[in-house]
Amino acid sequence: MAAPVTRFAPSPTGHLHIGGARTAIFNWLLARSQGGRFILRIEDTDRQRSNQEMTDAILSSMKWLGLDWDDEPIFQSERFDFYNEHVDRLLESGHAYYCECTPEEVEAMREEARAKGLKPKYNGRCRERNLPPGEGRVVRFKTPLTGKTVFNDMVKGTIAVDNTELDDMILRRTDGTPTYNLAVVADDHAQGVTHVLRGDDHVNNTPRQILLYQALGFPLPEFGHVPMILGPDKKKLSKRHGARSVMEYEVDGYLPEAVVNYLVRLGWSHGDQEIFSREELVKIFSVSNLNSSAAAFDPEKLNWLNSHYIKESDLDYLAGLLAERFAAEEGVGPEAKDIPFLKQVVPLFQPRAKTMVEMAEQALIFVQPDDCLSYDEKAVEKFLTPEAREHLERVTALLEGLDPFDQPSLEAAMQAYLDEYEVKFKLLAQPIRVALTGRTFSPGLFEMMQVLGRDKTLTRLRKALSL
RNA sequence: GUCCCCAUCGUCUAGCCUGGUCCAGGACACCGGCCUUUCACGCCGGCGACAGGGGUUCAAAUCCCCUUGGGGACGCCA
Repeated sequence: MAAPVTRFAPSPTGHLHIGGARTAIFNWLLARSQGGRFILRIEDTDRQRSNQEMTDAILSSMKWLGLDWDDEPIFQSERFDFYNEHVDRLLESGHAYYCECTPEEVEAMREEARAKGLKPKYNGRCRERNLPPGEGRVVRFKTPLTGKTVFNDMVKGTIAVDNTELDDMILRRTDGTPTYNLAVVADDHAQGVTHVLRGDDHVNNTPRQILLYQALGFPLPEFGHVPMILGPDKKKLSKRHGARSVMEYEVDGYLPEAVVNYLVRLGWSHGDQEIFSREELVKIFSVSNLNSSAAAFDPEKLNWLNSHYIKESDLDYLAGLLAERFAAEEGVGPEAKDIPFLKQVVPLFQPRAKTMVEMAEQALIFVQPDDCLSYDEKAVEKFLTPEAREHLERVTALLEGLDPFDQPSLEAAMQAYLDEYEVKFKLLAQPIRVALTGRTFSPGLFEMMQVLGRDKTLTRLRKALSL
């Protein structure tokens, strides 16, 4: 089999949504898994609703997801002449005709059909009138009146539609611009697209497009329609379901690896496997494992994957991301951009952060100047008791002379203290934690002390004692 | 309304094509336990589904039909 050519063809009327992202991923995977090509086409024929800003946003989301494309993206808005040549060919071959019906008249036809309990359609009034071109006239496709259009969908199997269900769609508007179905067919053919994998919402367009391919004498590509993504409530995904564009997931602290893994697993599977690296996906991806039923988006599972990738990712990567987060933070010390230091901090939070936002929030105490620490009042009241303070005083003194100031010796010193005073560590742990972080939950005490270093550790202990 | 598509634990899914190994497996979430200096992580265990009804068959989650439910489409949007 020849190497496949797939494409992703977003309309730049909004950000890249997770649904679109998943479609893009599948197309990318289909191409990359078979040494094919993956191309991008910006469907901006509707100039009113399209703009460059959105195009840039979509491309940057694609990059963030790690979906690289071949060639420069093409813009449909720059190819009107090309599409119109196709319309002219169809006109010449008798597959299309001019129609002078106004939108109002067509709407009346549809209303009439609806009233009879039929599918609302254009009734073909100008179909046989042989109208010449003229002001206010559109070009319509002469859809066959009989027969069925059948195709074998890569994910759904055989789909058949009676041609009578289709009406004579507009190919060229009164203003001379081409419509979606025509442009898609012209481009997919011209770009050599072999596999059209797209959202479910396009199944109904497929028979129309197949008819156009046939009328134009083009060979048919393979078609595949992936089900839509539903909200957690099984309803159509909408704003009230929270973040929906991949950009939002980026700002919310999700790793692209997690988003890709999650999305790919939504509607596609490989046995019981849940975790897939990009490289592995490229190796094992197959459209035959695509699911044909709609899937609900589950933020909890995304969170699980994200924390998994946070645990797995390497320190340089995470430290870099953390530095970026801190850069937007007020009142942080120079440590906030100190990558080697951050690389010591990150491991403490890898097992406890679900997102990078959480990690930045929890790790903040490491880059805040000692006097900027904010203490949880209730925690101070509850744990910095007179008795605890006595111990803290002595522990502070003990740590002053400790060398080396690392986890093993800190632990040993503490154990010695515990033995001497016959107290349980449980009694001291929370007071120390509150003194060091201002909070009641944090990573392990000794690992934190080691990362903080002697000076900061002592400063914070003393500060807490003075509260 | 008409047409198209879909239907396994709460959710994502395996199994379905090529019926028996499935009184249905995994994962997320949830619950319980263990670990433990807090919060987490981790480990162990538990709860939990073949939408309903008819067929076909010795045998159906798997094949067929109907019903119900859900989604999509029906634009001079894409």
